[in-house]
Amino acid sequence: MNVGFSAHAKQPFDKQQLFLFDNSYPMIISDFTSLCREHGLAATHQRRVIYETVMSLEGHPSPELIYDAVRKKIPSISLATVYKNVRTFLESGMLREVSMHHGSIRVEPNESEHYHLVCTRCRRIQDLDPEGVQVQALTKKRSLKGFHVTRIAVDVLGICAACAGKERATKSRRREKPC
Amino acid sequence: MNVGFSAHAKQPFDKQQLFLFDNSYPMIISDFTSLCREHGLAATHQRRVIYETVMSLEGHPSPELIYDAVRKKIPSISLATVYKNVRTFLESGMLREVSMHHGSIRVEPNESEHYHLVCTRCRRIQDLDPEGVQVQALTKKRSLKGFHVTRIAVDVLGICAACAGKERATKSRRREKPC
DNA sequence: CTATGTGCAAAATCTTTGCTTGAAA
DNA sequence: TTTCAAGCAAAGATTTTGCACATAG
Repeated sequence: MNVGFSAHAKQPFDKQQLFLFDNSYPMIISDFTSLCREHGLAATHQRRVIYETVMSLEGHPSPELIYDAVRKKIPSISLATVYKNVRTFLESGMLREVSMHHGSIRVEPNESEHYHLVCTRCRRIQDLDPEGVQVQALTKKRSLKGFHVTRIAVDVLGICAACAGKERATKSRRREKPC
Repeated sequence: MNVGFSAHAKQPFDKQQLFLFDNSYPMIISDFTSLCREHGLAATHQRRVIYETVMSLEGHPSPELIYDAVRKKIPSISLATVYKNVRTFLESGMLREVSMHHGSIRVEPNESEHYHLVCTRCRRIQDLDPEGVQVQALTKKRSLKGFHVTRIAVDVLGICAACAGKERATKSRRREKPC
C-alpha cells in the first residue's frame, strides 16, 4: 500500500489532502492525524508542523534546514526534536531519504561495474551484479543539458533477510548496526 | 579513459599490477608511483599503504575502518592523514564513493517516482524524470534472495554545468557548496 | 491516567583545519 | 631546495542521549 500526494497537491502543501493508493482506487484520508495513526505515531503539534514544512520545501532539505524553516512557525522548537522526528518519519516510512545516509563516507574498492543492495534498516551495503539492466538510456535525455555524466549509480533499497528475520522476532524499529 | 583492476587482481591486492583501459586495449602501468603521477599526486609511503589497504578490504569501508587497518602497517599514522588522503583520492578519481556523501541526512519531499542528478563537485541534487528507463528488471534477479525490495534509487553522477564552468575558470579541485 | 513526545544540555561521532616538521620531486 | 604531505591538536559539524516536564490518546 502506497501513501502519496496527488500530482498538484505539492506546491504550498494543500494540507488535509492526502491520498492513499491501494493499487486499485484512491481513497481520501482525513488529515495528518490519520496519517500518524496509520503509522502508530502520536499526532503532536510539532510533528504536524515539521511534516508540513518538509513537504512544502523545494529541493532536498537537511535537518538543519528543516529546523530553520520550522522555527519560523514554532520559535521554541529544539533541533533535537527536529532530528528525533525526522528520524521517526524516516523509520515509519512517512518520509524517505534522498539516498541512504551512512553517517560516514564509504569508499568503493570494487572497480567493476555493479550496483548496490542497501538495507534501509541496518544500512548494510552489498554488491549486486548489473547483468541485463540498461540505465544508459538516461545519458541520452535532453533534460541533462549541461550536466556531464560520469557514472550511474543504482541502489536497490529494502530490507535484508537478516533484518526481516529480526523484525519478526522483536518488532523493534530501532536503527541497527549492519547485520 | 578508465583506470581499473583486472578481475582477479583484487583479492590480496596483487600490488604493482594496475591496468589502464583505453577503450581499446589494456596497457600495464608500472606501479602506484605512476598512478599517482597520472593524477598529479606525490607518491608518499602513507598514500601507498592507504591505497593498497583500501583496495584489499572487502565491503565498503569508512575512513575509521581504513584507519584501523592502516595502523596495523603504520602504527604512527594519524586519522587526519587518512581523512585527507581518502578525500584526495576521491577528488582525483583514484577512488570513488559508494554513493555521494552529503554530510547530513537529506529528506525527499517529492513523492513521485524520479531519479537524481548529483554533482560530484558541489554535491547539488536535482530531480530527474525517469521516463523510459526500466530498472525493474533488478527486482527479478535470483541474487536478491531474501532481500525484500521497497525501492530502486538511480543517481546520475557527474559534473553540473555551473561547476564545469568554474572548473575551466579556476582549475580548483576544492569541494564546494552547491551551485 | 499512562505512554509518548518535547526541550535542554551534554556527549558522541564524523570531518576539517592550522601549523610545524618532514619527505618527495 | 622548493613544494607538497604528515602529524598533532583543536575546532567545527552532525547526530544522539538522558532526563525533567508536558501533552496526546
